[in-house]
Amino acid sequence: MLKISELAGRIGLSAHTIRFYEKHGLIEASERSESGYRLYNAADVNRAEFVKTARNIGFSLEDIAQLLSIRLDRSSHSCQEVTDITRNKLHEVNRKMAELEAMQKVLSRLLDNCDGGLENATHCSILEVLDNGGLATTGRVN
Amino acid sequence: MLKISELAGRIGLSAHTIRFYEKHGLIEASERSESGYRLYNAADVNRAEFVKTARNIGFSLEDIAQLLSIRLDRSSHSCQEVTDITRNKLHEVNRKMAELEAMQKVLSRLLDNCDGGLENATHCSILEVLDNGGLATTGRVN
DNA sequence: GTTGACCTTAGAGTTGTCTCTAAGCTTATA
DNA sequence: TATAAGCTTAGAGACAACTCTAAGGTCAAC
Ligand SMILES: [Zn+2]
Ligand SMILES: [Zn+2]
Ligand SMILES: [Zn+2]
Ligand SMILES: [Zn+2]
Repeated sequence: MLKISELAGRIGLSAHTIRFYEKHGLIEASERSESGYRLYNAADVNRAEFVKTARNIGFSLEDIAQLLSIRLDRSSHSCQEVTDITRNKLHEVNRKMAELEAMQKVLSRLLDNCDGGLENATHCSILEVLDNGGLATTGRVN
Repeated sequence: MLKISELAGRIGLSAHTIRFYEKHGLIEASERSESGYRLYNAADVNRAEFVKTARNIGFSLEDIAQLLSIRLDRSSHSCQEVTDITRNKLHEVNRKMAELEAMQKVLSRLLDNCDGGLENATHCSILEVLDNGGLATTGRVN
């Protein structure tokens, strides 16, 4: 039976975070000591590790709550439910990647066009682009 | 001279958001009507458009505040200051992209390994991975 | 028997970017 | 002149995922 900071050290989360996860139903201590300390048994530790792994992958706490409820009673849930959660997450990741890629392109082009020198910014091409509503889609750099 | 909702319609932000930006020093109305309505002149509109363009690109409001202070007095700032802000943003974007790419890979591999069928999740490979601390780095899919 | 590390709780604060509400004044239209 | 649309303010609320605080109880070591 581990105390909270032992669990924390083991899975790499702070005790604060573990209590926070408990409040949100993700982690639980199946026992308490006489003085009220949380005590985690092997199953609790496994569950906490599941949560940590899922969080590392990038699942939201709400996703994790759903995955846990499936894990708790695998036989009354389908693989499809699991893949739905996973696929939704993948789509979300893909959307964000597309956004970031667009930003990356624009930022790179802005940097290509400004020398970044110490002279004053009176004719800075980056400021000009921002003043003119963005990169022209016609006309290209280089 | 535009009123706030006219400016809002013109640049594609809500009046709420414009007031919020004003509170944070990004947009300003250089005049007020007798009754206290905000009135935006051409320079105010240009500034608001600058803000909108920068936000579209993905700059944070704090970045934009810095860019604005350079824009306000270009001759006492250097191109380098502008490229520093831009480069920092690009690095941040690159970091986030790398994180998302890692997530993308893991999620894709999880989906490759589970058929997503309607049978029950007793032996679901995704849950197994989460139970076992993540994808093994040795051993590969396919 | 006292220090100091660890535990408890409820609840507030953080970050960033809005988003909305309430209560009341102004302006335009019919 | 009545009604509706639009404007004002201060301030609250939303979201995710923590992060920390206060005020106090517990436990091991010296
Ligand atoms: Zn299956
Ligand atoms: Zn420049
Ligand atoms: Zn330059
Ligand atoms: Zn499965």
